[in-house]
Parts: sequence; C-alpha cells; structure tokens
Amino acid sequence: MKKFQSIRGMPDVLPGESVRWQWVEDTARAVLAAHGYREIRLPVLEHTGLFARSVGETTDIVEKEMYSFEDRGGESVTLRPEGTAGCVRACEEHGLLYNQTQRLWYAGPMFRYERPQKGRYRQFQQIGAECFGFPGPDVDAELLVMTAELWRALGIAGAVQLELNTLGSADARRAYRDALVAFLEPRAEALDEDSRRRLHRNPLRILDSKDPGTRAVLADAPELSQWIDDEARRQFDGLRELLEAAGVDYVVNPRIVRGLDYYTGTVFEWTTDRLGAQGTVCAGGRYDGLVEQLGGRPTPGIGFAMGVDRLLLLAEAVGAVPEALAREVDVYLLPLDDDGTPRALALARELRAAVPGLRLQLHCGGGKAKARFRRADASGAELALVLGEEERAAGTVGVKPLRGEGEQRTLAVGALIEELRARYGAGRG
RNA sequence: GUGGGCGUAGCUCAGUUGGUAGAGCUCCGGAUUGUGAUUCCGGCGGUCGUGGGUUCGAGCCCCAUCGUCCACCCCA
Repeated sequence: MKKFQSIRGMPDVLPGESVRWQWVEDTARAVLAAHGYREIRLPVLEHTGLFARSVGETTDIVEKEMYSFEDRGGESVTLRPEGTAGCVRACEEHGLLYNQTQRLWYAGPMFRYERPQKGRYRQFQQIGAECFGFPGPDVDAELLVMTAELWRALGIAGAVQLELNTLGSADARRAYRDALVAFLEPRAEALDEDSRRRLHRNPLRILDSKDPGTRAVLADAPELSQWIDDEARRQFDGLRELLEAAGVDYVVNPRIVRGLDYYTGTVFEWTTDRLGAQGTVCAGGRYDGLVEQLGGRPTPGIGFAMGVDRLLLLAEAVGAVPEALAREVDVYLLPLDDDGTPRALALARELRAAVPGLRLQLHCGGGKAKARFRRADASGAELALVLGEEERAAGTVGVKPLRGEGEQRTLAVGALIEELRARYGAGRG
C-alpha cells in the first residue's frame, strides 16, 4: 500500500527536536512577558480580502504565495501568510484600540506557497509582537531592545545584526515611488527581467536587486532619503539616539524596503550570515496607516515577526542550544516483573505528587530484567528506581545511578522522596 | 515559478565496465532464572523513492514523476 508523506514544505517536528522548539518559545514568552506584552490568539484562517487589503494586492505574497480556497459556503478564505493583518482585524473587531494602547504578541504557524529550502518552509512558525497607539520612537526602541534581550537569552546575540531604514510617510513613499518609476522607465531595457516586471507592480523592490546591470542603473537613481518627510526623519533620528543610549548596535541600510505594503516610516531587519540565503531572522517596522486602511480610526502601529524555525537553526549553528535539553526523563521506575506493576503504578503516583517537577517514566511493556534496564538506560534517565520482590517485601526502593559512578542503594520511600526533591524538585538550580 | 545536486534497511552510508543487494549503528534473543551502558555470539530488517523504457539481464543507462537539498526569486 502506498504510504502517505507530509505535504511538501510542511515538516514534522519530532520528539527530541520538539524540546528545542519549546526552549525557543518559552524563552521568547518569558522575555515578552517581562516587557508587559500580552498574548493574543488568532485564527489561522481569515477572509482572503483581509490580506489583499493590508499586505497589498501587488505583493508577491498576495499574488502568488497564498493558500486561498473556497470554503463550503463558497467564501474565499486564506491560510494566514503573516500575523499582523489578523491581529489588527481582531483588535478592531473587539474595540481593543478604542481610546487605549496595546502591546500584544502572538505565536503560531503561517503559510506561504513557496519553493522550500533551508530556513524556508510552506508552513513555518512565527512569533510576532504588535504595539498600537504609540507614535514612537520610544516604543520602536523598546521593541528593538526587547528583541536584543531575546537574542542574548537565546545565546545568539553575537550572530545577528540590526539593520535599520526609514521609508517616510505614506505620501512621501508614494512620491518617491513615482519619481523612481519616472527615472527607471526610460532605462528599462538596461534592467534585468525581474526588475522590469516589478517596475509597475512593486518598484521599490528593484532597489534590492542583485543584478549588476540593474545596480549600475540604480547608481544614479533618486534616493529615498531625499523624499523622507520631516516627521519621519525626526522619528528615525530619535530612534537612533535611543538605541545608542541603550547600547544596541545597528547599521543603517537604505536598501531595506520590506515586501509588505503596509510599512511606513521606520523598518528594520535582524540578519545573520550563518543561515545561507535565508538570513533574516526577525523583521518588522512601523505601519501607521494600516488600522485606518482596515476601517479603524487612524492609529499608529509598529511590530515585528520572527521566524522560530530560523532562530532555532541559528542557535544550533552557533552551538547555543543548552545541553540540558537532551534529558527529558529524570528517573525511570521499573518493576522487575509484572507482579510489581500495581505497586509501581502507585509508587509513581506518590513520587510525582511528592516531588513537583519530577519527570518520572514508568516501565511498560514487560520483559526480563535485562530488557527493562536497557529501556531505563535508553530513556535518558539519570536514575533507575528498582522495584523487585525483595524491595516490595521490605517497602524499599533500589536506586541505581545510570550515568557516571555510583553503586545501587536501597532507600525507604521517605528517604527517596527527600533525595528526589533535592535533585529534581521544581525550582532546582 | 526557474536552474542545479541527491533519493539503497528505522538512521548514516558502501555497491567496480549493467550479472540476482552489503556494512556500521539501532532493535530483538543468548552468554548472565533480579541489573543497563562495555565485550562476545546469533537473529529480525530492502517491491534499491515511484511509474515507464532500453537490455538475455537494471541499484547502475534513458524518460517521466514525487520527495529532499542548494541557489535564484521572495521573505520570517
């Protein structure tokens, strides 16, 4: 019979890997909570129109990467390709932006129909944060300081670099766009094929082209910086001062334009050179017009999203993943024969109740003593708790170290609990 | 969507000019009727990604297809 495979670009996270994901997610959760950000949980499916209107009709994401389909009611729905649009929608729908500010975060899978490659999957995990009602640049700085803190907590601070740019107000951006198109149109034949295609769809992306011919044409092109309005300039300079005061290093990269239409003003990317072509690990920016665009009152906003898949790859590449994650079981309780199962079941329950945080795995599946100890070893546990006929009769437990030196000892249950509390109890060092 | 590399046991991989498929690890059993990891012996495990074609004969050559990896593109 033909076996099924997972859908292309939608990888499984296997046991052994999943603890690493939990480590990244738990660390991020802790940092976000420490900064007063609150979690919002959002659906994975939204009306297709939401993304067309926010991300932009002519962006690559909307044009060719969305998982869109008709539901059974004939309505066009889309598996979310990013989180900001749904977050704004939810905030508006529930009045979260009415005369109040918000600092929010969310996590979950996003979907884009792209050609999979290292660090790029069709279903991928993002953690995002969004702030509403703050004109900046103070929250902008807070967000970036917070991400820098997360990189430190994950042990990847030395492998990432912050790149900043400002796109100016929506009007400024539009004016620059027109000027750029006016400049490039007569020189179109010197551009590469991709850039010619983008000329009327998404001209700012041409600035990012790697084609030598296109780069030569761009050398004399009008620069975005000359179109930046005073307000955006003031914001950007303010942010730079705050970052410098906070000791967060950055470089200004005028080529960062971002691929989603809703960005205005400050934009940023955290990048690394350790992951090949997929070097952006976290990116975001200001989107002061988005709430209004989706039918709300004018509300300033800023946010970012980070790719959990890529952060994990990066942490692995620089050896930042803690060794301690390898052990998922502390102790392995094995009755030596099936007659010991009832007592083992009861003892397991007693120990777990007495030692919160203890990870105790009970032997199941029978077998001879030899096979049981082999399974104890394979579980990764540090200690085997042995429950044979003798121990049962005496009301004791054999305690055998499975790693390193040490002889098997026989302890009464009370003494065992004391020892397990000291070694594995919640809050242990 | 475009270009290229790679698909052999659960895992990592050998496999000669085309001649009926191998190793290590894992797993199971034994040496050890209540003691793992080390040692020794034995065993299970494969429609060689899938479907066609060429050939007396295909893991090997050809075509298609799927998957995967890398780059472009795009982005987190």
